[in-house]
Amino acid sequence: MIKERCLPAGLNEEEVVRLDQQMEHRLPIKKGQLLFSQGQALSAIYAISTGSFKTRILHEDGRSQITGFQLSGEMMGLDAISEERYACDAIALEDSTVCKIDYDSLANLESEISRLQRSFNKTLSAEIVRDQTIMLLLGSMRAEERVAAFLVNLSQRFHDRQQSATELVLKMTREDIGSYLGLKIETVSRVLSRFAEEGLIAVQGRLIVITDINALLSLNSY
Amino acid sequence: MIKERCLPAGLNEEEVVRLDQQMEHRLPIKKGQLLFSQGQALSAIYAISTGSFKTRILHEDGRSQITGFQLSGEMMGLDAISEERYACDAIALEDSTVCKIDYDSLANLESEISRLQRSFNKTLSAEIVRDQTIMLLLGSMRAEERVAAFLVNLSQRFHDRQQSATELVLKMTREDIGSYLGLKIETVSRVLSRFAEEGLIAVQGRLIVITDINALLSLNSY
DNA sequence: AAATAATATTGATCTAAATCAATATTTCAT
DNA sequence: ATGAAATATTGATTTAGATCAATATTATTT
Repeated sequence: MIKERCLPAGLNEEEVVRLDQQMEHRLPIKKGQLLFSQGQALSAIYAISTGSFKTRILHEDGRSQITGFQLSGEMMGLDAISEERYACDAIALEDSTVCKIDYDSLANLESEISRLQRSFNKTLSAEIVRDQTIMLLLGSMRAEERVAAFLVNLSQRFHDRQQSATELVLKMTREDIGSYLGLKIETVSRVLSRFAEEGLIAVQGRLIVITDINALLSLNSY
Repeated sequence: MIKERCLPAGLNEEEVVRLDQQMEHRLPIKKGQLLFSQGQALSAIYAISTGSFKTRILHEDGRSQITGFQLSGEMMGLDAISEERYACDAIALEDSTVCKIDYDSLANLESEISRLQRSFNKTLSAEIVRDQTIMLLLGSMRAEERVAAFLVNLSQRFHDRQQSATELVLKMTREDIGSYLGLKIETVSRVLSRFAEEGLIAVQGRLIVITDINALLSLNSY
């Protein structure tokens, strides 16, 4: 029977039984083994029965960032719901066993889950993926890369909203940007000035004009 | 009518209409105004119609960390689902308007959402809260605070699993810990040695014995 | 059990970003 | 419009943590 902590409370007996039938129990995973890997199509969510795992994001340039350590009872693969592919690698830290919860059966269980709910799941999952990307940024990028990543990301999101992707009117202060990027305000200012000197952008207070997006892109890959 | 990007795709016309009835549209929020604040009971999820926001986590010691900037069409408050209270402050960066989506109506819409699904939502949301806590750690803590936070957190989670909260048998390498905490392996090692010197812990390779949990706690508040 | 590889510790030095400090610019309130 | 407050830039200096380097310890394989 499913262990109590495999899914949070809130289920009645019948639901537990039904859910239990969707699961493969005590699937053994050897130390060092990859449970799922970044980019792989979503097939299941996992709950750890025994043992422990690490989750890791790999960056194109080879850098990697540990995004979490998971212990027994905790779930892995939630970040895959958004794009229907895993956003990280999960690697066993010791010989472990997991419950494998088939995602489609879970999501369509008794047809109770509407498409609305499913889309809500995806929104939640996308937020997890986004946060993990920022963890990668905070954990392993240098100041210039962080600021470049910030500008590129904002440019993309402005573009998605039919706003100019090159003339960014920032609504946030340098202080906010610094706090977001894990940098001090002076460093943000200096990096922006340096980018301006090098002709990548033009800075007029909160208006930033991107003049060489490729140079910014080459500074990161976010 | 609800704007297309207020919720991700995947809804049919009827669902959009139903959802639309659960929402307060174009609620105006003045620049600098707090839409919701950390600790407040969850009442609604918000989607930005126009304008932009920042989300911020406040630490007990007064430090704060920007965890994101949200633009039109993006959602805020997802992190509140887990504990039914908002995990961050949301502050308007300019005069903005939001769609307010009543959480209870959303979650109970036509009784389609089972308690199972609701509990799944909470799991997803808890992951968001956890990631944001790590963002705070990576963005604003010094090496000693990070390592202390790591040990305290692990101790708590071991305790939750009926394992010793003081004798931690680490399954991860120093390299993993370093990557997780945004530190180099040498720094992790040095901080552990320093803690040992000061009598907070005893280190024997991957066995770490916590001898002064209060001192570790006072180094952070995670 | 010995050999090899992987991990971890410790020291010396360097450097990116923080801090301290002064001034400039923008924004807001009257 | 004017003054005050908030925000931003730039320079000089310091410092926490990175890097470089050597050795020690622990795991893994033969």
